[in-house]
Amino acid sequence: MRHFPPMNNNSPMADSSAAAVSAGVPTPAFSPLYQQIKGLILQSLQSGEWKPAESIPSEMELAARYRVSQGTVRKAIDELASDHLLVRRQGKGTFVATHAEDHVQYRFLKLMPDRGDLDSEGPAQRDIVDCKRSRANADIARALALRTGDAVLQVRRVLSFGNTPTILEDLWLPAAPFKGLTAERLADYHGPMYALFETEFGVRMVRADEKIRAVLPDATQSQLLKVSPSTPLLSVERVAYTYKDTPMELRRGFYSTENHHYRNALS
Amino acid sequence: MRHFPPMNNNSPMADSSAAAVSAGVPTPAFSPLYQQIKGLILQSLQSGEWKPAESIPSEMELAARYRVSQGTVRKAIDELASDHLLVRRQGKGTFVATHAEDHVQYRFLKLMPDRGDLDSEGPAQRDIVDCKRSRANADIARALALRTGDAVLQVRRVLSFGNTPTILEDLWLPAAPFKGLTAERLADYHGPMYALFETEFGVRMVRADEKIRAVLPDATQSQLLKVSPSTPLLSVERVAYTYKDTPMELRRGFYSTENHHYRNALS
DNA sequence: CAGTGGTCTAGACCACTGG
DNA sequence: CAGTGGTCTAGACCACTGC
Repeated sequence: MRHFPPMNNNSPMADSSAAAVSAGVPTPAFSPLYQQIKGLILQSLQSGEWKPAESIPSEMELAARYRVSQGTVRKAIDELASDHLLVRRQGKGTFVATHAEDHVQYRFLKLMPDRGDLDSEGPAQRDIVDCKRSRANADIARALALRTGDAVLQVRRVLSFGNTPTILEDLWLPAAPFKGLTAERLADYHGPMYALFETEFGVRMVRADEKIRAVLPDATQSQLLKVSPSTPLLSVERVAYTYKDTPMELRRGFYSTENHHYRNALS
Repeated sequence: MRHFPPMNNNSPMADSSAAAVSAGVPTPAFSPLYQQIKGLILQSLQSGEWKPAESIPSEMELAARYRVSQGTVRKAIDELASDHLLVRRQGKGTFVATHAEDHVQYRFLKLMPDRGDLDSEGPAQRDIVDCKRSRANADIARALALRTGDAVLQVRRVLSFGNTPTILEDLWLPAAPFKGLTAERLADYHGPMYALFETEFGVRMVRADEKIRAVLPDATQSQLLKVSPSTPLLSVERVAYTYKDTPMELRRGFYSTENHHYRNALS
């Protein structure tokens, strides 16, 4: 079970004494031990050895498993926790992060009511407008790292808060990992879509990039959101990634900002 | 120079043996040593003991000064660095972060060209349209933690990239800290405004909150940005804060998203 | 009470920078 | 080469959770 450092001279412990300058080549890149441990933990997350919401082994156990000190696995876990891949809970353990938790329900949704917060508007109402198989055009394919013409699932839905339709979203998903996803399945599920992806398809969204623009709705869009065609909307194009930076979803959202705004913290 | 922990029983070192349960009151709140050190460093930053772009004392020196181990000040500095208040540079030292650096010029500006990056469009052109003294109305006063009627500076400017006007901004600044700021001063300065605030007024912007909406421009706005009145714009309302969460600027920006988008990373 | 994560220390060695 | 931040270890003790 002992891991070995890549191609550089930074192995720890007993073997750290003599190994230094071996080949004459310039040492390629320095990768500290805790980064390697981080990689190993990441692999276990990816492979499903530890599932969302489950606890992972204690720091002591992991230290023994990887033959490093507790401090080293601690630093690895620290980084994974600040990436929101793990969640530490003092006295209880370290857990695999999940989208299926009340207090982080809307982690990727930055829309906020102008007064109060999303919870104060009651549970979001999610209406599936459409869900069909189709083929990726050039744009979709590029975003999802597929080839043009590859099978994708296309979903359209409307999110309403307090009975006011607020978000219209078009989603594209690679068909393969989401085999079996149907309109019924989606309509029957009341909760965050990313939570369903985790439990039903083992796909965990880890990070996302959004590009935001101001646009005018087309006829269909203004109808679905019940706004006039001259009401500008926020266009939010999101690519969401699983582990290893694999794109797994393209989402084009249209947000009504009559009573809401997109909130962003800069630091 | 020795600091003492707040009202709780967590002093380190020699005195950590017997101090535990003293008064019968429930221990108020636990504040680890490194957090206290962080607070002390923050104070020195605030007071101007170490100025932007300068280096702060080495970890060893700080450890001696605060009578704690190097590891403890390290953890304090780590947090300040991840808050972007300090910048660590291996082999050189730890420096006070600044907005006047090439590679972080646009740290708070999330607008990106649809192709390429901001640098590829050449230097931003900043045109001051207006700069005048006025009085805060209720909205402005609330945002800046002032009283209605307090003196404020009001600035209007246009940012152009590659000769295309792209951003129209209205700024409100509390008059007191920015005494002496004039249209000329602004027009003569070519560089990030927050850099000027640092060097000329000792005001360092540390974080900001933005609220984004889609809006239609009024006549003046469409004229200044050279877009038609039916072209939707991104409305970006920012409150920027110095140390201690003191609001120091309210900024209302109108971004043309014809060839640019607001980029945001979710994680 | 045992087990978990959280803090703190002390000391060794490594990688990087600049004179 | 000395000085800086960066890594790693080992061990002690603290705070929190749940049985």
